[in-house]
Amino acid sequence: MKLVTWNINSIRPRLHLIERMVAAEDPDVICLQETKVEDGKFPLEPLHALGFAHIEQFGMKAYHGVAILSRLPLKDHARHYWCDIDDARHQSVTLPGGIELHNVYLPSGGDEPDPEINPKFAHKLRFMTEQAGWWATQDPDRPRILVGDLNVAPLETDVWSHKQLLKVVSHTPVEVEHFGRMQAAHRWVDAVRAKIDPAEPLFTWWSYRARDWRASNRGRRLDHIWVTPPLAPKIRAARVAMDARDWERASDHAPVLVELDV
DNA sequence: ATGGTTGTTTAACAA
Repeated sequence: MKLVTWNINSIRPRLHLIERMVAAEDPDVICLQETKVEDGKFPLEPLHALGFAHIEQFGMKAYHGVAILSRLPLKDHARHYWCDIDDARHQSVTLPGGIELHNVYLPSGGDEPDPEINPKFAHKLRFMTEQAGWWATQDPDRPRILVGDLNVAPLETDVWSHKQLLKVVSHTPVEVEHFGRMQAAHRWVDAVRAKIDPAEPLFTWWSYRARDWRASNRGRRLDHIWVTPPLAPKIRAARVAMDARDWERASDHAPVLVELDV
């Protein structure tokens, strides 16, 4: 099974990107974040036409929104809510073989990395704390996958400059700590770093504001694929499809891919 | 220290 996660930064003006990625990669399952569209206005037909007969959407107007496009049948679609907020950041389905798939768009956290003065940063930390508590109650021996834009770059090699980003939201020690607790709570295995040496710099997001994103290469690894221990031996390959960052009207995030022997 | 770019929705706001 080939699975892609991609923050598409609004699905409606970027359908051509999904078409192009499907032509290049032929994935079985695509998990999207930041679809920025309410469910009634989601472009189902063009995505069905691409071969994704099974689509589960969880959107809202203008902000956030997640969706799962699949060639394989999906069961048990669930929408999950955190921090007592009625937004659209987390959905789950069950894939054939009983594999539970979670698609998450974690709050970005605003600019100021201080929960006392920045409610968005407080929300981000609380979201991870609540997730950690919930995952601790679930059985990690079940086959599960968690993907998404988690808006945290945990390793020093997940950012272009560890030193220069220590006080920048996405790489602060307090975020990395919360992120680590969420990961440890369910013994999640980082499927991408299982295949790509953690010593090697690896990014999935580059700001639109750079004149030349590739030349400056000031990236961060914000998009992740995690699996529970039963699936860890089944990771065949993992990769960031960086070339998509150069496509016309690109998202600021690149697709992240994993191939699992399931 | 500041500004740089996108999308959504229409003057900001979020990222």
